[in-house]
Amino acid sequence: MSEKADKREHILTVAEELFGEKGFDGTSVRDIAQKAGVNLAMISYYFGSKEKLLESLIELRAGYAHGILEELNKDQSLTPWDKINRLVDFYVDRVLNNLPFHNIMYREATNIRSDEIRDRIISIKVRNLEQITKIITDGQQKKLFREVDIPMTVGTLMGSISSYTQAKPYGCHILALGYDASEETYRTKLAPRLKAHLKQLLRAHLDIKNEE
Amino acid sequence: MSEKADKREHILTVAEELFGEKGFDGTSVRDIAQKAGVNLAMISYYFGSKEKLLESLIELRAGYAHGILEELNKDQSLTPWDKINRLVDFYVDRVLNNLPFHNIMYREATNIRSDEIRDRIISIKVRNLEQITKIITDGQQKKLFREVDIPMTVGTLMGSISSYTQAKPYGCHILALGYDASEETYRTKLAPRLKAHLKQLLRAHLDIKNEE
DNA sequence: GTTTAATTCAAACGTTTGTTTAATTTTGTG
DNA sequence: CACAAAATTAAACAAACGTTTGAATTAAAC
Repeated sequence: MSEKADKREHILTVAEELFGEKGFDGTSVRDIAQKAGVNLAMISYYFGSKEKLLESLIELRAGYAHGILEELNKDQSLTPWDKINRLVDFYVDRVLNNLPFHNIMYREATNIRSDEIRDRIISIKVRNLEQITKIITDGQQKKLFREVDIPMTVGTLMGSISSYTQAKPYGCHILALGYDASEETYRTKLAPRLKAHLKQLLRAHLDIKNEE
Repeated sequence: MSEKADKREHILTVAEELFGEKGFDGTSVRDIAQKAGVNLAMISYYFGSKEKLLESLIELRAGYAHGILEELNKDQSLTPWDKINRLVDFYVDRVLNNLPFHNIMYREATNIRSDEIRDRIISIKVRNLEQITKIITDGQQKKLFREVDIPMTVGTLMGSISSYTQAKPYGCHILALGYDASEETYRTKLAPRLKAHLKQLLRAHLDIKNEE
């Protein structure tokens, strides 16, 4: 068993939770060390700096979606409509099951210090956009989907999810939950509602019968 | 001329820009004082603390949308479809013309310290949701709109916009702009594209002819 | 078992943080 | 002009920040 890799990953997981909850600048290295149960100096020892810890975290988590989207794309047994529905399920589940990381991506993406990280994030987003573009253009060639602004449509998909993951107190109000609802109950109430809405939305948006 | 009110507001404007750019925790009181050209102590003098400065800023900017939505609602000369299109224009323009403040709302809303501010933000969102609900239910009664999940639809509207305002480097890539594009050019390129997309999207989403 | 390297630790480093102080200047009022 | 209130200032405050140090401990290699 690799003790070192375990401890490194443990620190990253703890940092992810704290960054997601209180933001990068709102989280101190001492917070991370204390919650992870390691000595303060270990963070510099393992990662070099707080900034590089964030880079390591992004490197660890990012880029995971691509493989799944590629598989989805290649699956010949699925119709374009099936793929759209699976896409919705996939993204909603993925964001809700990785809430801290997605909060970091959304909050910290604007003012990323390192050009390297910024370019990495962009290239990941562009790659995912390319996969979704393939799904939609395939549907268009099969005369199922109409002409739409694909990058904007992807923004709608991600933005709709984020608008409720980024504002939990408001979301709790909408879902008729108390403000003190646990993350768990919030996710399980939100997920089916978001999925149903997005499927209905994209159904109407993409359907060639709704061409103007 | 009220010099004091001017200076107070000037500090708030500068703070808004910095909070929007670097986040609340990423902005120091000294940053604000320097950029505003006032003495460091003036911020405590005027606002009491950094936290209360943020509260003052939110109090100043928030709640402005409500009056316009109410007017839009009351306007008898507009069809529900007109109202939806105006709603899109209004929100896109409003967000893009107040980018720093909306960045603050989106980034800082999750971890608002003060319960008072949190409740204030929620009540504003709920009031806006009520106005939009009226527009949509009106369209439904007139047999123009179909049944949709209204809170989720509002989330889609706001989230679609935010997904591009929160990630400018990616947005520049999509819009075929250089990464060094000014805020100005980014806004003017993004606005028509977002508006056209959202109008097309909501058109298909709400149209009763697209009932399943 | 000895030696070398990797890991862990308490302590301290120099800055920066938000806020306060107390003296000074400016402003408004009679 | 005189006087009280308000506004502004430089300086200092303690606390928290990210990072480094150098000694102590553990693990690995021979």
